[in-house]
Amino acid sequence: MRIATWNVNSVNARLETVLKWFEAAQPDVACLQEIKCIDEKFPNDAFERLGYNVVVHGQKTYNGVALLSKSPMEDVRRGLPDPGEDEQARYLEAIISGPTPVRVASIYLPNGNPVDTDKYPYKLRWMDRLTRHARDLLALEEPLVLTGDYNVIPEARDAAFPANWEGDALFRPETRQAFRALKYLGFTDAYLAGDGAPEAYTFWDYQVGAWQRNNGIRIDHALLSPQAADVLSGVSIHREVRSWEKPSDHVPFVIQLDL
DNA sequence: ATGGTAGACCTTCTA
Repeated sequence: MRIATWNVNSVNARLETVLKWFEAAQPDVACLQEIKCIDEKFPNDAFERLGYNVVVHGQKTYNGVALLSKSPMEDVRRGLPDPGEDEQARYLEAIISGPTPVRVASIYLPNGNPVDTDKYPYKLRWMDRLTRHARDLLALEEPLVLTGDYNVIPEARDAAFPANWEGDALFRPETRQAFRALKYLGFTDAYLAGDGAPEAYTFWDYQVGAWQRNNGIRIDHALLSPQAADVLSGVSIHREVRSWEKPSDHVPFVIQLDL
């Protein structure tokens, strides 16, 4: 089973490109982020024609996440527990049915910039809520994949020019510490387990020729429970998609589980 | 050098 994550930066503005990739890559499950539309404006028909079931947690203008799966989905959760005043659509979880069910979450973790505004504490609180929920899910001892745009550069090796990111919300010590706190609950970083080659970025900014200079960062991740890590058989970053016409600033990241 | 690009949507916010 191949499970993909992709921040598409507007599913409707990018639909032609997104469908082109789906037809070529044929993921069994896909987690999309930044769909930038409400549920009613998600292009369900286009994905259903490709054989996918569709679950959407959308929002007007900003954010929004979706799950696409060739097999039916159950136990859908929209949003993290303890939302409080949080109305941003950044978390969507479901069980992918099959001989061995796997629980998959599509995550769009807050960016957090600028760090001297309430956006940064919001990011850290959101990470804390994710970590508490992840702890509960791990206790179920089932195959679990938490994947998406984490907006976290875990280590200096995950940026082409790490010095450029000093002080940025994606690379601040508190951010990296919070990511480690999540991971060290017992997760495996699928990319590091499956390949681990440096200069394996998933995001290149639209600005100042970041793609042309390979000024990238690795911020799209898949964290696996032990039951998922045991069956991990491959990972791939679809880097070439960044060179297509009208690209997202992120590229798809795909993991393969032998389920 | 505080720039540059992209998307939603209505003038500016987010990334």
